[in-house]
Amino acid sequence: MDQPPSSLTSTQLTAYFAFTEVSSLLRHAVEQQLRDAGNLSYVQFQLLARLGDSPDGQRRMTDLADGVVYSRSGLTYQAQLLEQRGLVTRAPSADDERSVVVTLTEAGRDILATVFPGHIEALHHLLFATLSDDDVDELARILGRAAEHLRATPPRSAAPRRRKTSPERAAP
Amino acid sequence: MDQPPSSLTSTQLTAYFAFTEVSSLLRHAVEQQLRDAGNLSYVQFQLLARLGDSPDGQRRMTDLADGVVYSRSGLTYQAQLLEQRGLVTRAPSADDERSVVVTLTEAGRDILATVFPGHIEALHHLLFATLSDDDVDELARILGRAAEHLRATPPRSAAPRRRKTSPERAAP
DNA sequence: CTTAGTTGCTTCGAACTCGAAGCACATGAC
DNA sequence: GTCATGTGCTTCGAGTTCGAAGCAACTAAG
Repeated sequence: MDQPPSSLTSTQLTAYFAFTEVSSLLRHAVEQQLRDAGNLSYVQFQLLARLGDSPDGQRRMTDLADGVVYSRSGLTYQAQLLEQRGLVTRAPSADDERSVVVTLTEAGRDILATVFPGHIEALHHLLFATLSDDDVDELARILGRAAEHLRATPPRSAAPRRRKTSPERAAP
Repeated sequence: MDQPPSSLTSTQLTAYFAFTEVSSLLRHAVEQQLRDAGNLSYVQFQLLARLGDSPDGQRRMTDLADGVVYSRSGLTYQAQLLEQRGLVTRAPSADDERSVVVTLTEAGRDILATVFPGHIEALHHLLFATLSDDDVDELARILGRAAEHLRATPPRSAAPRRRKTSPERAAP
């Protein structure tokens, strides 16, 4: 293996701190814009956006939760709120009675359409304004790789729920 | 100014999504490590780390809050928890009776020392394992610039607390 | 078919977070 | 000095978050 990494290089530290700082500040700013523009929390926006991304505007709860890195119970709560506001509907899946399929409503699409331009603009102002095209390329490349790695890396030593039968199974 | 940015390039979108995903996943993973290693939340660790960074192990509440992009009231709460655990002390500042100076205790330093190696290692595994030195350089450079920009950019149209002396209200 | 184990979601309780309001000290104008 | 205002922090209430436990439906094994 590599040498035991008991410390980080100065550049790595810089990168890490910058990352966390950008993450926090960007999130705060975006959150405020979403609140102002459509009275949506960041999570709610992410959920709606993810639904809007789907060709039929539908997703299962679990897929939504995984997509936004969110707890199941937290998603249940937010889905209730969105349903109360009429932005989504929830119904058991036909295939699997356990599953709940969340569907974007017209009102949901409207809100999304209302909020999106401001969201884009905020991103421009806050993040991309100071970055060159090359920078963005680099970011996309580097973070894309990191994301892929993180997705593949089990959260910790123990997986939350494991198959027990077959020794190995290809990802569904 | 520029043309109104009503959309993002495909690469920008990729970069943004990758960024948010890395941010979420990394944070979750790190949070778990900190919880396991020292029963610390991410915020608590950040606060202790920030105190540890200070030459005398002291910081004012407000500076701490700003440093970690956190609400004042939230910081009061966390500082209480840390104080109860004996990891920090709080005392009014001599200079300014309003200020509260938070000081890292020996126990606080111990916890930091306990948790740090695992934290570093987690970062290696999760983030830096797949990145080349050049990648890290690029990240540090790009995100450093972005962070600087974000720090300088007012959160949104309104500043939290405005001077009132000047007759004109600042532009909304 | 029956049983056991798995998976999808919700409920519940506890913990955390924020903003608004409040309190106390500080600072400047007069 | 007094008064008005700004600043640092805490308290309070409401809303949000999570994990554990619980329920219902699917699936595999016998």
